[in-house]
Amino acid sequence: MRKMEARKEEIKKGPWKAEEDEVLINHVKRYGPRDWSSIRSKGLLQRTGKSCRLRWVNKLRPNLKNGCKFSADEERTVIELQSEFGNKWARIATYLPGRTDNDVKNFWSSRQKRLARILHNSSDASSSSFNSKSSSSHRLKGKNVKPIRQSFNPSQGFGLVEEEVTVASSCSQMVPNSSDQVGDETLTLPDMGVKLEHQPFAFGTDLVLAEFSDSHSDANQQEMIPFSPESRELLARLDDPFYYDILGPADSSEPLFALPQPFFEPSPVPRRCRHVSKDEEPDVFLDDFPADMFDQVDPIRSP
DNA sequence: AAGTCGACCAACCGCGTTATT
DNA sequence: CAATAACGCGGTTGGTCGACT
Repeated sequence: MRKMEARKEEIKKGPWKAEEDEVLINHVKRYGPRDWSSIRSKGLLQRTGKSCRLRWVNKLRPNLKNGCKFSADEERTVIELQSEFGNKWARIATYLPGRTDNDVKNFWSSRQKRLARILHNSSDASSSSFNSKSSSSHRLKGKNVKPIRQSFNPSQGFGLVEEEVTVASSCSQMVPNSSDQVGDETLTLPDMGVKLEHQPFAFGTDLVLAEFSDSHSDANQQEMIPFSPESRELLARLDDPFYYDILGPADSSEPLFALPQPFFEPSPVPRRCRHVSKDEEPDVFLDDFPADMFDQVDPIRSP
């Protein structure tokens, strides 16, 4: 028992030091990126093989874009691929030179949070009477953010429920002839009495989707949504769980759109280019909201 | 100047898959 | 063929930094 505890203590965790990195790099130089467990068994490092591998893959591997903000193109690519593959970050990362699955994952979740916050703020402004609990008294505070769910109440339209938010990302400018691909099918909200979480879609801007449960399904829902017919149709299409079945099988080897090819030999990039000014790297994710996307939302008033 | 908040990122954990014995 | 080890992936957590008040 004591022996086991001692062994446990031997395992180092936490941030890596430069010396450890050096040892790891030397090991990879000598044996290649494998046999991670042997690093510890040889006494080179007090790290688990798992930890070593992760360090190599995420930080030490050559040609990583460490610290570089995602470009608009990369963002679009992630959106596209996420819609096609779902949360298969490792797979998505293969299409993004110099990006790791962790990068993509972090980028995506950060994005989702941002959207959730925007939605939350907007909804707070517009639905204070519907759910006063989630307005001023419920500020989003860093890690204690309580995600929200937009639920649909047939009599009141969208309202806030303190649960999860299903946020979708989209890129309208990236949908090549989406109407062609979908044909004339106009999927309306009443068609979808389904849970929408984990139903990815990709159409340019970020659209916030209400998560409908079976219990909320209602034939009159469509009339209740305060979006323009155009936005409503877009939402409906995006929400449809079989939308991509219409376009093609999700696991089809044929990409839905002209996606970049997987990239296995990333080109060299500057090592650290964090904190890019907003002028250089504009946030693209809001640019293409349908004009009325937040029409039902009162503008946020400055204090 | 200090405090708060949001964004970002590194690293860990759990679990599933694959390879080896 | 089963058991075990190694590896890989996705989800989550916690720390740090910069912007803002």
